[in-house]
Amino acid sequence: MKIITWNVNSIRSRLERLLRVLDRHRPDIVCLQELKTLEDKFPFDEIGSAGYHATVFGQKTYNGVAVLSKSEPSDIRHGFDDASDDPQARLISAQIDGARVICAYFPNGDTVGSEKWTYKLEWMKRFHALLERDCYPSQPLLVCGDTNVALDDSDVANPQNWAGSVLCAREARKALADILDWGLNDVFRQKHPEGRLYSWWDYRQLAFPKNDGLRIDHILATDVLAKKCVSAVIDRDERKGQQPSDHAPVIAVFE
DNA sequence: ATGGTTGCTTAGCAA
Repeated sequence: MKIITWNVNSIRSRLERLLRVLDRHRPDIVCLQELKTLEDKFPFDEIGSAGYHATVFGQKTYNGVAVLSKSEPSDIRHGFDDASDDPQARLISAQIDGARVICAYFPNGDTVGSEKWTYKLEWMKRFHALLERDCYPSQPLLVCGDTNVALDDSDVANPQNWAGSVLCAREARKALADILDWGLNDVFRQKHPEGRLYSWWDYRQLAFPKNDGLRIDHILATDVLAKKCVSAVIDRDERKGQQPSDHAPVIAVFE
C-alpha cells in the first residue's frame, strides 16, 4: 500500500500537478492539506476520473483537507468531533483498507507568543487528546499531514535561522514529541536516520535552489504499520518547475 | 536589513 501526504497550497492551482502525481505514483491513499476552497469548488470530477474517491473537509480561502483513496472510505469524521467546534478545517479522517487514516493540517502559529501561536499549541494538545480518546496504539493508524513542526535540527537545513520560529520552538517540538510518544512512529526518519532531507522550502529568498528547507510534513504510523513500512521518500522533483507548491509530497510504502 | 513570494481575493491576510 502506497500513501502520499502533500500540502498542495490550493487544490485549484495545483490540480494539474496533482493529477500528474497520481498518474506517476498511483498511490492507494493521498492526504492533502491547504485546499483553500470549499467543497463546491473541489475538483471531484477530475479526481474521480483519475480513479479516486475524495473525502473533503473544505474551507473558503484558508486551510481545507482531503483524503483521496482508490478504495471506498468509511466512517468519515470531520474536525475533532468533540464538544467544542474548531472554526478551521484542519482535520479529516476515514477508515480505508483496514486502517484509520487521519489527514491533518496543524496550525502554523505565525510567531511565538502570538494569538495564533496559542491556538497552535492548544490545537496540538487537542489532537493528542483525540488520539487518547478515539484511537489505540495497538491498532493500524496513520497520521499524515503538515505538522508545521520540525522535530529536531536534523530536519532543518539552517537551524540557526529557525531557532526562534514557530516551526522549531521548544514547546512546539515538545507537543509533537508528545503526540509521537502516544504511539506513533515517524516512518521517514526510520528509513533516513541521518536527516538533512526536507519537505518544505519557502517561496522567498531562493530557499529551494539553496536547499534551505525543513521537514515538516510527516507520515506517522502505529507500530503494527510502521513495522511494515518498506520505503519512505520525498518527491523533491515535484517542488521544481513552474508553479510548484511550496511543499513536496512525502511518500511511504507499506507491505 | 522585519525584507522576500505565492494564493485568494481584490488590499490585506496567511503562510
